[in-house]
Amino acid sequence: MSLAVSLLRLSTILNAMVLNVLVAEQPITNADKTFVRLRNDIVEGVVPAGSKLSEMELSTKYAVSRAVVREAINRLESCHLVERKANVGAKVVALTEQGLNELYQVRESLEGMAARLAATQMTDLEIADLNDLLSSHFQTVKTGETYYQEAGDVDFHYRIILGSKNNHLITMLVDGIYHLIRMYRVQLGMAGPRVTTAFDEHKHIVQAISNRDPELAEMLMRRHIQYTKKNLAKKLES
Amino acid sequence: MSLAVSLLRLSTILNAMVLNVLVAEQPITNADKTFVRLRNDIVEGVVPAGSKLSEMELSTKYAVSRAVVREAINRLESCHLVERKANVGAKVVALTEQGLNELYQVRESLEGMAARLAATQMTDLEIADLNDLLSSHFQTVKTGETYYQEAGDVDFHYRIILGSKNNHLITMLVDGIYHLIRMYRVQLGMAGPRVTTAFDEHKHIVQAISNRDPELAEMLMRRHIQYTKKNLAKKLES
DNA sequence: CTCGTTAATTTTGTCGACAATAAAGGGTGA
DNA sequence: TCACCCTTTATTGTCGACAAAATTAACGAG
Repeated sequence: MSLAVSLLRLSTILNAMVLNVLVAEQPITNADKTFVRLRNDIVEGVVPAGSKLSEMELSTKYAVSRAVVREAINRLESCHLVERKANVGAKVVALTEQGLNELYQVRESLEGMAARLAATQMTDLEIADLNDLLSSHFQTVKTGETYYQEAGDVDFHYRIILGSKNNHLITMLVDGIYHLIRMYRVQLGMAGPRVTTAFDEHKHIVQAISNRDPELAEMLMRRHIQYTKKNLAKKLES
Repeated sequence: MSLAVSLLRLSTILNAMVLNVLVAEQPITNADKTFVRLRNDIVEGVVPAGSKLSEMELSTKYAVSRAVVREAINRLESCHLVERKANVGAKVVALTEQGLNELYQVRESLEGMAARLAATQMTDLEIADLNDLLSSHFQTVKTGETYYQEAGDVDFHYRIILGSKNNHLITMLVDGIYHLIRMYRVQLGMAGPRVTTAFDEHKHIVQAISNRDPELAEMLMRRHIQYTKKNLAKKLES
Protein backbone atom coordinates (compact mmCIF):
# COMPACT_ATOMS: atom_id res chain seq x y z
CA MET A 1 0.00 0.00 0.00
CA SER A 2 2.72 2.47 0.90
CA LEU A 3 4.32 1.66 -2.42
CA ALA A 4 1.12 2.43 -4.28
CA VAL A 5 0.67 5.68 -2.39
CA SER A 6 4.24 6.77 -3.01
CA LEU A 7 3.83 5.95 -6.67
CA LEU A 8 0.72 8.06 -6.85
CA ARG A 9 2.54 10.92 -5.13
CA LEU A 10 5.43 10.56 -7.50
CA SER A 11 2.98 10.65 -10.35
CA THR A 12 1.46 13.87 -9.09
CA ILE A 13 4.83 15.47 -8.54
CA LEU A 14 6.09 14.47 -11.97
CA ASN A 15 2.95 15.77 -13.55
CA ALA A 16 3.31 19.13 -11.85
CA MET A 17 6.92 19.30 -12.98
CA VAL A 18 6.02 18.50 -16.56
CA LEU A 19 3.38 21.19 -16.59
CA ASN A 20 5.76 23.70 -15.07
CA VAL A 21 8.42 23.00 -17.63
CA LEU A 22 5.87 23.56 -20.37
CA VAL A 23 4.01 26.52 -18.99
CA ALA A 24 6.44 28.45 -16.83
CA GLU A 25 9.93 29.09 -18.03
CA GLN A 26 11.73 30.89 -15.25
CA PRO A 27 11.14 34.59 -15.91
CA ILE A 28 7.48 35.57 -15.82
CA THR A 29 6.59 39.00 -17.12
CA ASN A 30 3.49 41.01 -16.34
CA ALA A 31 2.24 40.23 -19.82
CA ASP A 32 2.48 36.52 -19.00
CA LYS A 33 0.52 36.89 -15.79
CA THR A 34 -2.12 39.06 -17.41
CA PHE A 35 -2.42 36.60 -20.27
CA VAL A 36 -2.97 33.67 -17.91
CA ARG A 37 -5.43 35.54 -15.70
CA LEU A 38 -7.45 36.81 -18.62
CA ARG A 39 -7.41 33.40 -20.25
CA ASN A 40 -8.76 31.80 -17.11
CA ASP A 41 -11.46 34.43 -16.81
CA ILE A 42 -12.53 33.73 -20.37
CA VAL A 43 -12.45 29.95 -20.03
CA GLU A 44 -14.37 30.08 -16.75
CA GLY A 45 -16.92 32.45 -18.23
CA VAL A 46 -16.11 35.33 -15.85
CA VAL A 47 -15.69 37.29 -19.05
CA PRO A 48 -18.74 36.11 -20.99
CA ALA A 49 -18.44 34.45 -24.38
CA GLY A 50 -19.11 36.88 -27.20
CA SER A 51 -18.43 39.97 -25.10
CA LYS A 52 -16.15 42.78 -26.18
CA LEU A 53 -12.74 43.24 -24.58
CA SER A 54 -11.96 46.87 -23.82
CA GLU A 55 -8.23 47.47 -23.50
CA MET A 56 -8.66 50.43 -21.18
CA GLU A 57 -11.13 48.61 -18.99
CA LEU A 58 -8.89 45.58 -18.64
CA SER A 59 -5.83 47.69 -17.96
CA THR A 60 -7.53 49.27 -14.95
CA LYS A 61 -9.01 45.95 -13.84
CA TYR A 62 -5.65 44.17 -13.83
CA ALA A 63 -3.66 47.26 -12.87
CA VAL A 64 -1.28 47.14 -15.81
CA SER A 65 -0.69 49.35 -18.81
CA ARG A 66 -2.58 49.02 -22.06
CA ALA A 67 0.53 47.68 -23.76
CA VAL A 68 0.60 44.51 -21.66
CA VAL A 69 -3.15 44.06 -22.11
CA ARG A 70 -2.65 44.31 -25.85
CA GLU A 71 0.07 41.68 -25.75
CA ALA A 72 -2.17 39.41 -23.68
CA ILE A 73 -5.02 39.86 -26.14
CA ASN A 74 -2.71 39.11 -29.05
CA ARG A 75 -1.72 35.84 -27.44
CA LEU A 76 -5.33 35.00 -26.74
CA GLU A 77 -6.00 35.46 -30.43
CA SER A 78 -3.38 32.80 -31.16
CA CYS A 79 -5.32 30.43 -28.90
CA HIS A 80 -8.50 31.13 -30.87
CA LEU A 81 -10.11 32.43 -27.69
CA VAL A 82 -10.68 35.95 -28.99
CA GLU A 83 -11.12 37.50 -32.42
CA ARG A 84 -9.60 40.84 -33.32
CA LYS A 85 -10.52 43.34 -35.98
CA ALA A 86 -8.18 46.19 -36.81
CA ASN A 87 -9.28 49.56 -35.40
CA VAL A 88 -12.32 47.92 -33.83
CA GLY A 89 -11.17 45.67 -31.03
CA ALA A 90 -11.27 42.15 -29.70
CA LYS A 91 -14.26 39.99 -28.83
CA VAL A 92 -14.40 36.74 -26.91
CA VAL A 93 -15.36 33.94 -29.25
CA ALA A 94 -18.95 32.72 -29.19
CA LEU A 95 -19.78 29.11 -28.37
CA THR A 96 -21.68 27.80 -31.38
CA GLU A 97 -22.60 24.40 -32.70
CA GLN A 98 -20.58 24.92 -35.86
CA GLY A 99 -17.59 26.05 -33.83
CA LEU A 100 -17.84 22.94 -31.68
CA ASN A 101 -18.04 20.70 -34.73
CA GLU A 102 -15.03 22.29 -36.39
CA LEU A 103 -13.03 22.28 -33.18
CA TYR A 104 -13.70 18.63 -32.50
CA GLN A 105 -12.94 17.58 -36.05
CA VAL A 106 -9.50 19.07 -35.58
CA ARG A 107 -9.14 17.73 -32.07
CA GLU A 108 -10.03 14.21 -33.15
CA SER A 109 -7.41 14.26 -35.86
CA LEU A 110 -4.65 15.78 -33.76
CA GLU A 111 -5.20 13.79 -30.59
CA GLY A 112 -5.69 10.65 -32.61
CA MET A 113 -2.27 11.27 -34.05
CA ALA A 114 -0.92 11.98 -30.56
CA ALA A 115 -2.19 8.62 -29.31
CA ARG A 116 -0.71 6.85 -32.31
CA LEU A 117 2.68 8.48 -31.80
CA ALA A 118 2.54 7.96 -28.04
CA ALA A 119 2.14 4.21 -28.58
CA THR A 120 5.59 4.14 -30.15
CA GLN A 121 7.33 7.11 -28.56
CA MET A 122 6.49 6.93 -24.86
CA THR A 123 9.08 5.29 -22.65
CA ASP A 124 8.15 2.30 -20.51
CA LEU A 125 8.53 4.54 -17.48
CA GLU A 126 6.09 7.09 -18.85
CA ILE A 127 3.59 4.36 -19.65
CA ALA A 128 3.90 2.97 -16.13
CA ASP A 129 3.32 6.45 -14.82
CA LEU A 130 0.26 6.78 -17.03
CA ASN A 131 -1.10 3.55 -15.57
CA ASP A 132 -0.56 4.97 -12.09
CA LEU A 133 -2.51 8.06 -13.02
CA LEU A 134 -5.32 5.84 -14.22
CA SER A 135 -5.31 3.96 -10.91
CA SER A 136 -5.54 7.20 -9.00
CA HIS A 137 -8.51 8.20 -11.14
CA PHE A 138 -10.10 4.85 -10.43
CA GLN A 139 -9.84 5.60 -6.72
CA THR A 140 -11.51 8.94 -7.27
CA VAL A 141 -14.31 7.57 -9.42
CA LYS A 142 -14.95 4.71 -6.99
CA THR A 143 -15.38 7.04 -4.04
CA GLY A 144 -17.83 9.09 -6.07
CA GLU A 145 -15.79 12.29 -6.17
CA THR A 146 -16.60 13.53 -9.64
CA TYR A 147 -15.49 17.06 -8.86
CA TYR A 148 -11.92 16.62 -9.92
CA GLN A 149 -12.75 14.47 -12.90
CA GLU A 150 -12.41 17.35 -15.33
CA ALA A 151 -8.90 18.18 -14.16
CA GLY A 152 -8.06 14.49 -14.12
CA ASP A 153 -9.26 14.09 -17.68
CA VAL A 154 -7.19 17.04 -18.80
CA ASP A 155 -4.20 15.48 -17.04
CA PHE A 156 -4.74 12.19 -18.85
CA HIS A 157 -4.91 13.78 -22.26
CA TYR A 158 -1.89 15.97 -21.48
CA ARG A 159 0.22 12.92 -20.75
CA ILE A 160 -0.59 11.33 -24.07
CA ILE A 161 -0.07 14.55 -25.97
CA LEU A 162 3.33 15.02 -24.35
CA GLY A 163 4.04 11.34 -25.02
CA SER A 164 3.84 11.97 -28.76
CA LYS A 165 7.19 13.77 -28.45
CA ASN A 166 6.19 15.95 -31.38
CA ASN A 167 6.81 19.55 -30.33
CA HIS A 168 4.65 21.03 -33.06
CA LEU A 169 1.76 18.83 -32.11
CA ILE A 170 2.25 19.54 -28.42
CA THR A 171 2.30 23.29 -28.96
CA MET A 172 -0.74 23.24 -31.21
CA LEU A 173 -2.78 21.27 -28.72
CA VAL A 174 -1.57 22.62 -25.37
CA ASP A 175 -1.01 26.26 -26.31
CA GLY A 176 -3.40 26.25 -29.22
CA ILE A 177 -6.80 24.70 -28.87
CA TYR A 178 -6.91 23.05 -25.46
CA HIS A 179 -8.13 26.10 -23.59
CA LEU A 180 -10.91 26.52 -26.11
CA ILE A 181 -11.87 22.90 -25.53
CA ARG A 182 -11.87 23.56 -21.80
CA MET A 183 -14.00 26.64 -22.39
CA TYR A 184 -16.70 24.57 -24.06
CA ARG A 185 -16.50 21.96 -21.33
CA VAL A 186 -16.60 24.35 -18.42
CA GLN A 187 -19.29 26.65 -19.74
CA LEU A 188 -21.55 23.84 -20.93
CA GLY A 189 -21.19 22.26 -17.49
CA MET A 190 -19.35 18.98 -17.67
CA ALA A 191 -20.42 16.40 -15.14
CA GLY A 192 -22.88 13.59 -14.97
CA PRO A 193 -22.97 9.98 -16.12
CA ARG A 194 -20.19 10.15 -18.67
CA VAL A 195 -17.35 10.32 -16.17
CA THR A 196 -17.39 6.58 -15.45
CA THR A 197 -17.74 5.46 -19.06
CA ALA A 198 -14.98 7.90 -19.97
CA PHE A 199 -12.80 6.16 -17.42
CA ASP A 200 -13.26 2.85 -19.21
CA GLU A 201 -12.35 4.47 -22.49
CA HIS A 202 -9.22 5.90 -20.91
CA LYS A 203 -8.33 2.45 -19.63
CA HIS A 204 -8.60 0.88 -23.07
CA ILE A 205 -6.50 3.61 -24.62
CA VAL A 206 -3.77 3.06 -22.07
CA GLN A 207 -3.92 -0.66 -22.73
CA ALA A 208 -3.44 -0.09 -26.44
CA ILE A 209 -0.46 2.17 -25.73
CA SER A 210 0.96 -0.37 -23.30
CA ASN A 211 0.68 -2.99 -26.02
CA ARG A 212 2.49 -0.63 -28.41
CA ASP A 213 -0.45 -0.77 -30.80
CA PRO A 214 -0.51 2.61 -32.62
CA GLU A 215 -3.49 1.98 -34.90
CA LEU A 216 -5.72 0.79 -32.08
CA ALA A 217 -4.62 3.62 -29.81
CA GLU A 218 -5.51 6.17 -32.48
CA MET A 219 -8.88 4.60 -33.19
CA LEU A 220 -9.83 4.37 -29.52
CA MET A 221 -8.75 7.96 -28.92
CA ARG A 222 -10.78 9.17 -31.89
CA ARG A 223 -13.86 7.37 -30.66
CA HIS A 224 -13.35 8.64 -27.15
CA ILE A 225 -13.27 12.18 -28.48
CA GLN A 226 -16.30 11.55 -30.70
CA TYR A 227 -18.29 10.42 -27.66
CA THR A 228 -17.18 13.49 -25.74
CA LYS A 229 -18.27 15.69 -28.60
CA LYS A 230 -21.72 14.12 -28.84
CA ASN A 231 -22.12 14.66 -25.14
CA LEU A 232 -21.16 18.30 -25.47
CA ALA A 233 -23.37 18.83 -28.50
CA LYS A 234 -26.37 17.64 -26.48
CA LYS A 235 -25.71 20.22 -23.79
CA LEU A 236 -25.23 22.96 -26.36
CA GLU A 237 -28.72 22.41 -27.76
CA SER A 238 -30.32 23.17 -24.43
CA MET B 1 -9.41 28.45 -77.08
CA SER B 2 -10.79 31.80 -75.97
CA LEU B 3 -13.05 29.92 -73.59
CA ALA B 4 -10.13 28.08 -72.07
CA VAL B 5 -8.16 31.28 -71.70
CA SER B 6 -11.05 33.11 -70.11
CA LEU B 7 -11.55 30.23 -67.71
CA LEU B 8 -7.93 30.34 -66.73
CA ARG B 9 -8.13 34.08 -66.19
CA LEU B 10 -11.27 33.64 -64.12
CA SER B 11 -9.46 31.06 -62.10
CA THR B 12 -6.56 33.40 -61.43
CA ILE B 13 -8.85 36.25 -60.51
CA LEU B 14 -10.93 34.10 -58.17
CA ASN B 15 -7.81 32.80 -56.55
CA ALA B 16 -6.49 36.28 -55.91
CA MET B 17 -9.85 37.26 -54.43
CA VAL B 18 -9.90 34.26 -52.15
CA LEU B 19 -6.43 35.06 -50.88
CA ASN B 20 -7.32 38.69 -50.35
CA VAL B 21 -10.42 37.81 -48.36
CA LEU B 22 -8.29 35.62 -46.14
CA VAL B 23 -5.23 37.77 -45.76
CA ALA B 24 -6.35 41.34 -46.06
CA GLU B 25 -9.48 42.54 -44.32
CA GLN B 26 -9.94 46.15 -45.32
CA PRO B 27 -8.01 48.13 -42.70
CA ILE B 28 -4.32 47.37 -42.73
CA THR B 29 -2.27 48.70 -39.86
CA ASN B 30 1.47 49.28 -39.79
CA ALA B 31 1.80 46.23 -37.57
CA ASP B 32 0.14 44.17 -40.30
CA LYS B 33 2.49 45.44 -42.97
CA THR B 34 5.55 44.98 -40.80
CA PHE B 35 4.42 41.48 -39.91
CA VAL B 36 4.02 40.50 -43.56
CA ARG B 37 7.31 42.08 -44.61
CA LEU B 38 9.26 40.48 -41.81
CA ARG B 39 7.57 37.14 -42.42
CA ASN B 40 8.55 37.23 -46.07
CA ASP B 41 12.12 38.16 -45.18
CA ILE B 42 12.29 35.19 -42.84
CA VAL B 43 10.71 32.73 -45.25
CA GLU B 44 12.94 33.89 -48.10
CA GLY B 45 16.03 33.69 -45.91
CA VAL B 46 16.82 37.41 -46.09
CA VAL B 47 16.80 37.17 -42.33
CA PRO B 48 18.79 33.96 -41.84
CA ALA B 49 17.37 30.97 -39.99
CA GLY B 50 18.57 30.85 -36.40
CA SER B 51 19.55 34.51 -36.26
CA LYS B 52 18.52 36.84 -33.49
CA LEU B 53 15.86 39.48 -34.05
CA SER B 54 16.78 42.82 -32.50
CA GLU B 55 13.71 44.97 -31.91
CA MET B 56 15.63 48.22 -32.15
CA GLU B 57 17.41 47.14 -35.30
CA LEU B 58 14.19 46.10 -37.01
CA SER B 59 12.38 49.26 -35.95
CA THR B 60 15.01 51.39 -37.72
CA LYS B 61 15.11 49.04 -40.71
CA TYR B 62 11.34 49.18 -41.28
CA ALA B 63 10.95 52.76 -40.01
CA VAL B 64 8.36 51.98 -37.37
CA SER B 65 8.32 52.10 -33.60
CA ARG B 66 9.45 49.24 -31.40
CA ALA B 67 5.87 48.56 -30.34
CA VAL B 68 4.93 47.73 -33.91
CA VAL B 69 7.94 45.45 -34.27
CA ARG B 70 7.04 43.72 -31.03
CA GLU B 71 3.52 43.00 -32.23
CA ALA B 72 4.89 41.66 -35.51
CA ILE B 73 7.29 39.39 -33.63
CA ASN B 74 4.50 38.16 -31.39
CA ARG B 75 2.47 37.17 -34.42
CA LEU B 76 5.48 35.46 -35.96
CA GLU B 77 5.75 33.42 -32.80
CA SER B 78 2.19 32.20 -33.35
CA CYS B 79 3.27 30.98 -36.79
CA HIS B 80 6.15 29.06 -35.23
CA LEU B 81 8.58 31.12 -37.31
CA VAL B 82 10.37 32.63 -34.32
CA GLU B 83 10.93 31.61 -30.72
CA ARG B 84 10.83 34.12 -27.90
CA LYS B 85 12.34 34.00 -24.45
CA ALA B 86 11.31 36.53 -21.83
CA ASN B 87 13.89 39.25 -21.21
CA VAL B 88 16.14 37.74 -23.83
CA GLY B 89 14.56 38.20 -27.23
CA ALA B 90 13.37 36.40 -30.31
CA LYS B 91 15.27 34.12 -32.66
CA VAL B 92 14.32 32.85 -36.08
CA VAL B 93 13.72 29.12 -35.90
CA ALA B 94 16.43 26.80 -37.15
CA LEU B 95 15.78 24.35 -39.97
CA THR B 96 16.54 20.92 -38.55
CA GLU B 97 15.77 17.37 -39.56
CA GLN B 98 13.73 16.78 -36.41
CA GLY B 99 11.79 19.96 -37.00
CA LEU B 100 11.04 18.89 -40.55
CA ASN B 101 9.85 15.48 -39.39
CA GLU B 102 7.57 16.91 -36.71
CA LEU B 103 6.22 19.56 -39.05
CA TYR B 104 5.40 17.09 -41.77
CA GLN B 105 3.79 14.63 -39.40
CA VAL B 106 1.38 17.39 -38.44
CA ARG B 107 0.99 18.59 -41.99
CA GLU B 108 0.18 15.11 -43.27
CA SER B 109 -2.53 14.68 -40.69
CA LEU B 110 -4.10 18.10 -41.13
CA GLU B 111 -3.98 18.28 -44.89
CA GLY B 112 -5.13 14.70 -45.13
CA MET B 113 -8.16 15.74 -43.14
CA ALA B 114 -8.58 18.78 -45.37
CA ALA B 115 -8.66 16.59 -48.47
CA ARG B 116 -11.15 14.24 -46.84
CA LEU B 117 -13.45 17.11 -45.87
CA ALA B 118 -13.00 18.82 -49.23
CA ALA B 119 -14.29 15.70 -50.98
CA THR B 120 -17.65 16.18 -49.29
CA GLN B 121 -17.74 19.92 -48.63
CA MET B 122 -16.54 21.55 -51.83
CA THR B 123 -19.23 22.75 -54.22
CA ASP B 124 -19.34 21.49 -57.79
CA LEU B 125 -18.32 24.95 -58.90
CA GLU B 126 -15.28 24.94 -56.65
CA ILE B 127 -14.26 21.53 -57.92
CA ALA B 128 -14.64 22.70 -61.51
CA ASP B 129 -12.47 25.67 -60.66
CA LEU B 130 -9.90 23.36 -59.12
CA ASN B 131 -9.81 21.36 -62.34
CA ASP B 132 -9.22 24.57 -64.25
CA LEU B 133 -6.31 25.41 -62.01
CA LEU B 134 -4.88 21.98 -62.71
CA SER B 135 -5.21 22.55 -66.46
CA SER B 136 -3.40 25.83 -66.19
CA HIS B 137 -0.61 24.06 -64.28
CA PHE B 138 -0.47 21.47 -67.01
CA GLN B 139 0.11 24.22 -69.53
CA THR B 140 2.93 25.59 -67.40
CA VAL B 141 4.56 22.22 -66.86
CA LYS B 142 4.30 21.30 -70.54
CA THR B 143 6.06 24.46 -71.66
CA GLY B 144 8.83 23.76 -69.19
CA GLU B 145 8.31 26.81 -67.01
CA THR B 146 9.02 25.39 -63.62
CA TYR B 147 9.60 28.80 -62.06
CA TYR B 148 6.05 29.34 -60.95
CA GLN B 149 5.50 25.76 -59.90
CA GLU B 150 6.11 26.51 -56.24
CA ALA B 151 3.46 29.22 -56.20
CA GLY B 152 1.16 26.98 -58.21
CA ASP B 153 1.58 24.17 -55.74
CA VAL B 154 0.80 26.47 -52.84
CA ASP B 155 -2.28 27.62 -54.75
CA PHE B 156 -3.42 24.05 -55.24
CA HIS B 157 -3.09 23.14 -51.60
CA TYR B 158 -4.79 26.38 -50.56
CA ARG B 159 -7.84 25.53 -52.61
CA ILE B 160 -8.25 22.18 -50.94
CA ILE B 161 -7.63 23.58 -47.49
CA LEU B 162 -10.27 26.24 -48.06
CA GLY B 163 -12.53 23.57 -49.51
CA SER B 164 -12.62 21.78 -46.17
CA LYS B 165 -14.85 24.62 -44.94
CA ASN B 166 -13.45 24.08 -41.45
CA ASN B 167 -12.34 27.48 -40.16
CA HIS B 168 -10.18 26.07 -37.40
CA LEU B 169 -8.37 23.85 -39.83
CA ILE B 170 -7.99 26.67 -42.33
CA THR B 171 -6.56 29.05 -39.75
CA MET B 172 -4.16 26.46 -38.38
CA LEU B 173 -2.79 25.65 -41.80
CA VAL B 174 -2.86 29.01 -43.58
CA ASP B 175 -1.98 31.30 -40.68
CA GLY B 176 -0.25 28.62 -38.64
CA ILE B 177 2.22 26.33 -40.29
CA TYR B 178 2.11 27.05 -43.98
CA HIS B 179 4.73 29.77 -43.95
CA LEU B 180 7.06 27.48 -42.06
CA ILE B 181 6.50 24.84 -44.72
CA ARG B 182 7.28 27.43 -47.36
CA MET B 183 10.41 28.40 -45.42
CA TYR B 184 11.74 24.86 -45.63
CA ARG B 185 10.85 24.64 -49.30
CA VAL B 186 12.34 27.96 -50.31
CA GLN B 187 15.53 27.72 -48.30
CA LEU B 188 16.22 24.13 -49.26
CA GLY B 189 15.72 25.12 -52.87
CA MET B 190 12.67 23.44 -54.37
CA ALA B 191 12.89 22.66 -58.04
CA GLY B 192 13.96 19.76 -60.16
CA PRO B 193 12.41 16.51 -61.27
CA ARG B 194 9.64 16.28 -58.70
CA VAL B 195 7.50 19.01 -60.24
CA THR B 196 6.09 16.76 -62.94
CA THR B 197 5.43 13.76 -60.74
CA ALA B 198 3.82 16.13 -58.21
CA PHE B 199 1.52 17.26 -60.98
CA ASP B 200 0.28 13.70 -61.48
CA GLU B 201 -0.31 13.35 -57.77
CA HIS B 202 -2.31 16.56 -57.80
CA LYS B 203 -4.36 15.23 -60.68
CA HIS B 204 -5.25 12.04 -58.84
CA ILE B 205 -6.22 13.95 -55.72
CA VAL B 206 -8.54 16.16 -57.73
CA GLN B 207 -10.05 13.08 -59.35
CA ALA B 208 -10.77 11.58 -55.95
CA ILE B 209 -12.40 14.81 -54.82
CA SER B 210 -14.40 15.01 -58.06
CA ASN B 211 -15.62 11.46 -57.39
CA ARG B 212 -16.58 12.52 -53.85
CA ASP B 213 -14.33 9.84 -52.41
CA PRO B 214 -13.14 11.17 -49.01
CA GLU B 215 -11.03 8.18 -47.93
CA LEU B 216 -9.12 8.01 -51.22
CA ALA B 217 -8.63 11.77 -51.25
CA GLU B 218 -7.13 11.67 -47.77
CA MET B 219 -4.86 8.75 -48.56
CA LEU B 220 -3.59 10.30 -51.80
CA MET B 221 -2.98 13.62 -50.09
CA ARG B 222 -1.08 11.94 -47.26
CA ARG B 223 1.12 10.09 -49.72
CA HIS B 224 1.67 13.20 -51.76
CA ILE B 225 2.90 14.97 -48.65
CA GLN B 226 5.06 12.01 -47.65
CA TYR B 227 6.79 12.12 -51.02
CA THR B 228 7.33 15.84 -50.67
CA LYS B 229 8.83 15.32 -47.24
CA LYS B 230 11.23 12.64 -48.43
CA ASN B 231 12.33 14.97 -51.17
CA LEU B 232 12.94 17.78 -48.69
CA ALA B 233 14.73 15.49 -46.24
CA LYS B 234 17.21 14.54 -48.97
CA LYS B 235 18.07 18.19 -49.58
CA LEU B 236 18.42 18.86 -45.88
CA GLU B 237 21.13 16.23 -45.56
CA SER B 238 23.35 18.01 -48.03
C1' DC C 1 46.73 32.76 -17.36
C1' DT C 2 42.18 31.41 -15.65
C1' DC C 3 38.27 31.92 -13.00
C1' DG C 4 34.89 34.51 -10.40
C1' DT C 5 32.94 38.98 -9.23
C1' DT C 6 31.42 43.40 -10.20
C1' DA C 7 30.51 47.46 -13.13
C1' DA C 8 29.02 49.16 -17.67
C1' DT C 9 26.28 48.56 -21.60
C1' DT C 10 22.88 46.79 -24.33
C1' DT C 11 18.25 44.88 -24.90
C1' DT C 12 13.79 43.90 -23.48
C1' DG C 13 9.58 45.09 -20.59
C1' DT C 14 6.46 48.68 -19.24
C1' DC C 15 4.31 52.99 -19.19
C1' DG C 16 1.70 57.35 -20.38
C1' DA C 17 0.67 60.59 -24.14
C1' DC C 18 -0.63 61.66 -28.81
C1' DA C 19 -2.64 60.47 -33.52
C1' DA C 20 -5.86 58.01 -36.37
C1' DT C 21 -9.82 55.48 -36.94
C1' DA C 22 -14.49 53.86 -35.94
C1' DA C 23 -18.78 54.28 -33.26
C1' DA C 24 -22.41 57.26 -31.21
C1' DG C 25 -25.20 61.21 -31.11
C1' DG C 26 -27.48 65.30 -32.95
C1' DG C 27 -29.27 67.92 -36.49
C1' DT C 28 -31.32 69.02 -41.04
C1' DG C 29 -34.11 68.15 -44.97
C1' DA C 30 -37.43 65.62 -47.32
C1' DT D 1 -41.11 59.70 -39.35
C1' DC D 2 -37.16 58.28 -41.79
C1' DA D 3 -32.84 58.80 -44.05
C1' DC D 4 -28.59 61.08 -44.57
C1' DC D 5 -24.72 63.91 -43.13
C1' DC D 6 -21.89 66.08 -39.89
C1' DT D 7 -20.02 66.61 -35.25
C1' DT D 8 -18.69 64.65 -31.11
C1' DT D 9 -17.03 60.98 -28.42
C1' DA D 10 -14.71 56.83 -27.37
C1' DT D 11 -11.47 53.22 -28.67
C1' DT D 12 -7.62 51.51 -30.95
C1' DG D 13 -2.91 52.26 -33.22
C1' DT D 14 1.54 54.33 -32.69
C1' DC D 15 5.25 56.55 -30.58
C1' DG D 16 9.22 57.93 -27.48
C1' DA D 17 10.96 57.65 -22.75
C1' DC D 18 11.91 55.25 -18.57
C1' DA D 19 12.60 50.86 -15.66
C1' DA D 20 14.24 46.23 -15.25
C1' DA D 21 16.70 42.47 -16.74
C1' DA D 22 20.40 40.14 -19.18
C1' DT D 23 24.62 40.33 -21.68
C1' DT D 24 29.15 41.97 -22.09
C1' DA D 25 33.39 44.11 -20.39
C1' DA D 26 36.51 45.21 -17.00
C1' DC D 27 38.78 44.10 -12.95
C1' DG D 28 41.15 41.66 -9.40
C1' DA D 29 42.26 37.37 -6.82
C1' DG D 30 44.21 32.99 -6.95
